Amino acid sequence: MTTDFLSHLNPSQRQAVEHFCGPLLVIAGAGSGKTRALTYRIANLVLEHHVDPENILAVTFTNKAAKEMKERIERLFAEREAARSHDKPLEALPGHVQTKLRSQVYKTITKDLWIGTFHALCCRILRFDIEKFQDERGRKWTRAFSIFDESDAQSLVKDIIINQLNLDEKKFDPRSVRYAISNAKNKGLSPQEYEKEQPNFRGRVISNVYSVYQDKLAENNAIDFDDLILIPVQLFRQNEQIRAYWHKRFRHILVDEYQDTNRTQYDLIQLLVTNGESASKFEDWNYRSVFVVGDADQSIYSFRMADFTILMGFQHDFGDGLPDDDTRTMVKLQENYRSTENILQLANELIENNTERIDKILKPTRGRGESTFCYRAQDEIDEAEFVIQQMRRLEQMNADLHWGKFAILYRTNAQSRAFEDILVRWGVPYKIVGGLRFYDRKEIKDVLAYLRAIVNPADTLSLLRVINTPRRGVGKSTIESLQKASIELGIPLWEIISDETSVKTLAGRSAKGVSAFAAIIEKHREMLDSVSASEIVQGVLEESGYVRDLKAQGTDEAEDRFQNVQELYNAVLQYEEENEDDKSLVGFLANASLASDLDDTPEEATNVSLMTLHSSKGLEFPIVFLVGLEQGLFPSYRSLDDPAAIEEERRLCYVGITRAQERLFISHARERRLYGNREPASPSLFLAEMPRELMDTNTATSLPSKWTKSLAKGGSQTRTAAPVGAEPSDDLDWSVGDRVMHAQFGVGEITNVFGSGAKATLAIRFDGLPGMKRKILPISDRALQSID
DNA sequence: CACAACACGTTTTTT
DNA sequence: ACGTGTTGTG
Repeated sequence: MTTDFLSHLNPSQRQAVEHFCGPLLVIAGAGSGKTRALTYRIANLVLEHHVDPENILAVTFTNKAAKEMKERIERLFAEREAARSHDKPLEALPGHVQTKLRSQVYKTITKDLWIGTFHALCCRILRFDIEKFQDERGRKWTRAFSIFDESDAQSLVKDIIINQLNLDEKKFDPRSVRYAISNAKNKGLSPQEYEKEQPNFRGRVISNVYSVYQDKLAENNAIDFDDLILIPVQLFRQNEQIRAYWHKRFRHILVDEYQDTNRTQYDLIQLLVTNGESASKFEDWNYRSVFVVGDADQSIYSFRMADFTILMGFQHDFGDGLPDDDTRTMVKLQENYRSTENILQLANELIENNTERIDKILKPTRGRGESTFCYRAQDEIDEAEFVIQQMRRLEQMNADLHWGKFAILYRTNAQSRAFEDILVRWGVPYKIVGGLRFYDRKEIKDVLAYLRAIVNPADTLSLLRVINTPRRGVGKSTIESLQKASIELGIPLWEIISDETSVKTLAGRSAKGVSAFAAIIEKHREMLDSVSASEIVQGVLEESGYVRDLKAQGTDEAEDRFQNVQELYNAVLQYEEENEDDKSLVGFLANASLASDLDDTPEEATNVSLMTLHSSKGLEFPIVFLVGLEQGLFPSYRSLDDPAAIEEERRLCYVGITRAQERLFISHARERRLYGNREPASPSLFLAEMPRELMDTNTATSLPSKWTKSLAKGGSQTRTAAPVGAEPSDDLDWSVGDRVMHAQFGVGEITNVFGSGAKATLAIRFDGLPGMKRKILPISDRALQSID
């Protein structure tokens, strides 16, 4: 039986899955079946090595990935169980038997596996142990802690800068200060340590804001997303018993998307694995493993402190550090099951231009496929028109294609506009993936604030958010006098609000409203231990008057909000169904704070997907349009002067290309509307790095006949390309195809011209440089001369 | 205390 | 261009 299920794997996958104890780094290329490796490995640990599911910890970065992993493991076990007890494949069994098998698998195996995001897992640990923690300044929290989201954190920092420390908002922009604090936390630095690292005025001030920020969090019995990881790390460092408990518990640790870990997350994993010993000295690998899966080439989140050098350092930290061919602690999954050979070759060649990476190529397992088509558009409207014509043409030509199989990927959200307009015009159904999140909506945050205030009396921020929502006649001045009393007496705001006499003396005419509000919170707080989450939510929605108020407004917008509140109630019900053992409001709130979004509705699977390249990671589509490949847009202008940033943009491009299964279209425009005005645009550096022979284009550098032929069927909407002579060559000394001589690099040919005028840059392929490598040089480079 | 005019910034985003 | 957040007025 066991051998049978391992036969679904290729040799390297099998090597990864069968690895039992010790460290292992799995370099998993795009589309190489890494989720398969992860899930089969967990199954193998349980079935073959009889590991207790309780001893397995699997960490992911998104809830979606965690959910998918859980489902696939459950199915794996259910399939095996079906074959064993019924001698049939799972799908061949009647529905109720399948359900029974699944619930049996859940009860005996998957329920005890810890599979989740770093944040969800740490949240679980903290619900056990946070009361045993005290930070370096003696701050403490209780298990009823609130989790402040990014906007809560933002407004807290802003309040500190303006009201507490009276700093100049211009000099200390709350957003960048908040970013600095978050970065400090992600590196595991306390305010004091941060100050040591930034020994200047700005560093001192930020350290101060950071310290007051932590005071405020503690006052509110709240922590932010960064603390969710950082506090367990600090707790494990200061408390040997707690550390030893979790170290003993999680004997087999798996980490997905390891290239996305930051320093603190790495520290957490290391503490759990080695029980605090240094990683390279740790030797007690009996019945213990750490198994990390990642791909440095898909690291696209350094702007939020992800550090792919952690992945590159795994061999040194935990592994044997031997060369790739001899090592027993690294496996590369390079067979790609997703894309055609043409697409893979393009991706491989592009990423070769990066210097910081682990050598790896994606090996094709499918046919050669069709060439990638690169379209040069006049502007963003023309680009959108090209995309829709191609989609319409392909959809008509192929019976098995429907709109759900197309994706349009762009660098910035603003680019979606032109595509949305045209999709609406042609009546093509589409969905925007990502974008505004459900739990970020005002009405949802309002309701959650009620719930948080009920669970956590110290959560003053939430209390203030809804004390006058809906209107209860509690105005700014009333709130101010209540807050002032709270500060002067040194007691939480809730103590004031819930005390009738205090309210009467402080709130004057508003006293009635304040007391009514306090009564609602109090009443539901008393119900916490005896009543399920949904009942409390229902009670709050009715008695707070929130729903009544929305309905009274009678606008379309209010109706929308009401629908969303209804959705939230549904989410509570769904939570209760999925968490039979913990139907509490506390459980739901943790879940809601850490959830990015509600699940897609299934009908949307038939829509064209529009999303940023970042959102596309982990997804795949038969047909992909990679749009806006223009210098300054993609790569972004913020990365142009930083080689490391350019490499990250290149990885982003690599991610985009490797989303495509069958066909890839790339496009760029000659001019584009940006912040209201038209701006000229030049082709992206990445286009110059893509091999010509793998692409068809509508530009004169390749055969135009090919292009006209392939578009002819699509109708007359597409414009003809301007002849190449119309390049802005009149104000340039150089144009594509010119032979040049460079003092340092020798003879070469110009392959691309970026920008125009004095600040233009040239891409030159020098004959003397190995591997068709190009150099990007400023047009002002004196060492460059023309040769004919 | 509410609404309207105005200034501002604008890569990517999960938890 | 456009949405957000802050200021000013009735």
